[in-house]
Amino acid sequence: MSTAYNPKEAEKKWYNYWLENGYFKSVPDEREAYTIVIPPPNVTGILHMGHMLNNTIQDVLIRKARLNGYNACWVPGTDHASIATEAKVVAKLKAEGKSKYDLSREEFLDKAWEWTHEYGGKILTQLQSLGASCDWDRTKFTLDEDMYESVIKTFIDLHNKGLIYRGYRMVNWDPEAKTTLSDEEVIYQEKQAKLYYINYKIEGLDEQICIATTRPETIFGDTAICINPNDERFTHLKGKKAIVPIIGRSIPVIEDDYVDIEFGTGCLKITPAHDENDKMIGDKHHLEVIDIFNDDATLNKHGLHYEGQDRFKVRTAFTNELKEAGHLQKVEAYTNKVGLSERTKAVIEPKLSDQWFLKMKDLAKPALDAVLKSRDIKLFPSKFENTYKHWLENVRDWNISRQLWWGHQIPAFYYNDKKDYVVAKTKAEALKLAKQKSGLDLTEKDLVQDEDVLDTWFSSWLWPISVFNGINEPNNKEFNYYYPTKDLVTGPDILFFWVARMIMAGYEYTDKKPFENIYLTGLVRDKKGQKMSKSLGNSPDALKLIDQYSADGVRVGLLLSSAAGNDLLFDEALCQQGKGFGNKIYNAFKLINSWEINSDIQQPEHSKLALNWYTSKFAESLQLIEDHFSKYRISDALMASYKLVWDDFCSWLLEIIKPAYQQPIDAKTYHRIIELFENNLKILHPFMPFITEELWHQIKKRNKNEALIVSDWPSAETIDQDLLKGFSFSSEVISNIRNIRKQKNIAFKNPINLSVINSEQTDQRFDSIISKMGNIEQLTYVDSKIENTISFRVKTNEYFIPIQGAIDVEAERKKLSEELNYLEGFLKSVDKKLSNKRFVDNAPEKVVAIEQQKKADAEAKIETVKKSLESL
RNA sequence: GGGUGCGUAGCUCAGUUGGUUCAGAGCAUCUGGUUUACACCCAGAAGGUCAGGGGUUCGAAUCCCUUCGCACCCA
Repeated sequence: MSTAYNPKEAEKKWYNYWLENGYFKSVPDEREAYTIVIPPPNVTGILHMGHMLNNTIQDVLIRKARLNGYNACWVPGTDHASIATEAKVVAKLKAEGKSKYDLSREEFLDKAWEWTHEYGGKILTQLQSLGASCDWDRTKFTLDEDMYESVIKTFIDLHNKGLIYRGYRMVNWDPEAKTTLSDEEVIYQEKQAKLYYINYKIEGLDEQICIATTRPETIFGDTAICINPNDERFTHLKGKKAIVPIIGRSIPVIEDDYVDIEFGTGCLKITPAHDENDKMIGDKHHLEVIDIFNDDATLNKHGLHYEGQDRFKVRTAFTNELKEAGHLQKVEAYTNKVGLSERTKAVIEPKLSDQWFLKMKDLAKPALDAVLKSRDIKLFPSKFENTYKHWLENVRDWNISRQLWWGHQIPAFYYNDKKDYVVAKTKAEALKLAKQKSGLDLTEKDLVQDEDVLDTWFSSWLWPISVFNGINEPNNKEFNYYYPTKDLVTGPDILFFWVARMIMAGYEYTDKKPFENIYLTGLVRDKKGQKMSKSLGNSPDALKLIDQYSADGVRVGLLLSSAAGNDLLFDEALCQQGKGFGNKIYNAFKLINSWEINSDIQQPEHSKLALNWYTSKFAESLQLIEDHFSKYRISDALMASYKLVWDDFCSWLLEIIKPAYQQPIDAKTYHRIIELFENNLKILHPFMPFITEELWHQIKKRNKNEALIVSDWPSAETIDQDLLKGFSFSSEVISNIRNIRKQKNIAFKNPINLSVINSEQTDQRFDSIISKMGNIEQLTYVDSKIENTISFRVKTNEYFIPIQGAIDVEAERKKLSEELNYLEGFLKSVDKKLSNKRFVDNAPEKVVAIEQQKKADAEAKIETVKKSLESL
């Protein structure tokens, strides 16, 4: 075996081995199912740090479940990402000098599919290099035929239930992508802007009224001036009319206490078509609505001589015109927040348009109850419950339509000059319905399907159901077997628009929760605390990382500092640590493997004892690890395994049983250490699947039914507490010996003698271990202090190591005095507690007993130290 | 502006019901060590006003109030 582990070869080899033998594959059987559905990454996406973290956690959970004997099923897939994909295709067309509108819808969709097949889904292959044990035969895509059908069916159903309606609403319009965005797809950014003060003439009076606005170009759409009814400055203007400058239109002065008297001039221009609040006031006062923009945010005919020009150009030009005409009073610097499209970065234009909405209130209730009342669904960490609650209690209707082509086309068919519509799966069905509804003699030609598609989330909210075809065939065998799923692993940033909605869909369509536990990972940030993103360019290349540190190493590195829900400041050093751990495990095996076995030699006492100790230690750690897993404390589970293997197994156990250089090992010890090592591999497998499988097969040749990935999780053995206590006492003794060796420059290879006053009556079996680990030639039990020695104490036991040459009595005295000082101070604080009547009366018995024990221990130890001091 | 969360060692973070082992872990640092499985190593050490202030309690990193700082979500 070589000195260092070579992961590259092993990782490729074992992933293929797992694939070939179908270990990832799941078919329903008599075992209990353990299902995880992947949060479908964007089909256009490539693997980044967030995916790596998220999918590593899922793989850990699914591999552990597999070892625990569940029928583990991890369903992979991607979503079609309407906006992102369409943007890519549009960009590609643009590069070819074409526009989307040069193509028919069908032609465009062909291009999009072409694009998807060529570039899409790469991320799934990338997940394989991470070791993801998904059942790849189940890979789903939100535009697969059955998935498509599920979405359409759901739309029709919700429409028939009256939950989907059509509304003329203010939406976030992305003028570049020419589509509506959800609130979640808009990023607000602070921008340096200007506040323009503009005068409007009052009709019939020789007076002007001044308004402040950040958007003078919207003046073309003004339909009122609003004042606060309590504002005495403007009382005389009630019922008057104002003249819109340049345009010359006459608009009413209205009153509404929405207006903040303090802000700006206390006067507001109302542009209902282009501002949400203005729309609200407009509705209240029955104002006219004038839309001044085209779809690309150039001005339309209402913009008069600016028709066809961009909104920002018009802002400048129109301001100049106002200035020249004497309407502009002043301009002030002003910081405000501007909404930008997450995808195109274009400034969002609030726009009124026809959209489809889903009523959320009734759907939200069961979702709220499931998490907060019945606790059917658990959130890890639970701190997100507040956020979840807040959002669902203040939920707004969901705008589910998008002005795009790539996606599920809304199954609404218009007729009668678009004045009426019916909702149906096919045009034929729609025709039937339309005829019934209208009584008209229509043909298919009279029907026009809605151009828009549904929000991508409207397909992914069905994901846990639809991947098992549970919408189309609610009683199919697979769906009944795998659903509800077990865990969902995702980021808190999509708690609302994905997780909560899946829960709603779950209860609406299956009467069941879609999953039991939600594990929310943190965001991956760089060392500076910035979120890792493509746009910042601070995300390391995922595949390069794997190449450099091995998949196992990267998995460990990511998990080491990723407590659930807490952001993870990513540092490559963590991957190095992960890789180093792999190397450690490899070398542990290399050592064991190098031993020559001799069945004639007796098992040494220290080996027997140490093996028994590790068995108990393992059982104890296993319990701890299980506890961490049960609370989704994955990084703690890993750290517990890490310490067990590195510290307890390698640093203690192997060092104890290691035969002298080039000496053989007894067969009994050898066979037991192999068993124990195999158990280590089992608990490490979920975290580091590759190296563990590799070593598992190096231990001995195994057939395909004996692979580690499908072996059994170690079962709990009894923990011998006395053994653990005795060992930890002994390790303290060994530590002290090492300290003294270091202080006195006694190299480890030089044996020394040790004498002990065994006041604690410790188990003498451990002497063999102390002797081996301390390189003690002679261990003697004595009754009193030995001259010319240096001493140390563990509890009330006193140990003496003879030293050549003069003993520094002063130094020894100083050391003892310091110990005494500390102990007396400690005793004093314990005494103080115990003499406090209120403590003794109020504290639980157990706590008081502990304090009494501390007192007794301290007193005994003080006696020992005092005696030593006297004898000096 | 409204909401939520956070502040513990140089760094990243645990600390579960207020009570033992409560002030911890890993990394980094420092000291010593290598013909020996691993320098991707071994052994050891140092490092803290638990953000500041106040309160409740026999007892507070933990509960309450407040100030400061940070992050996220919503408008």
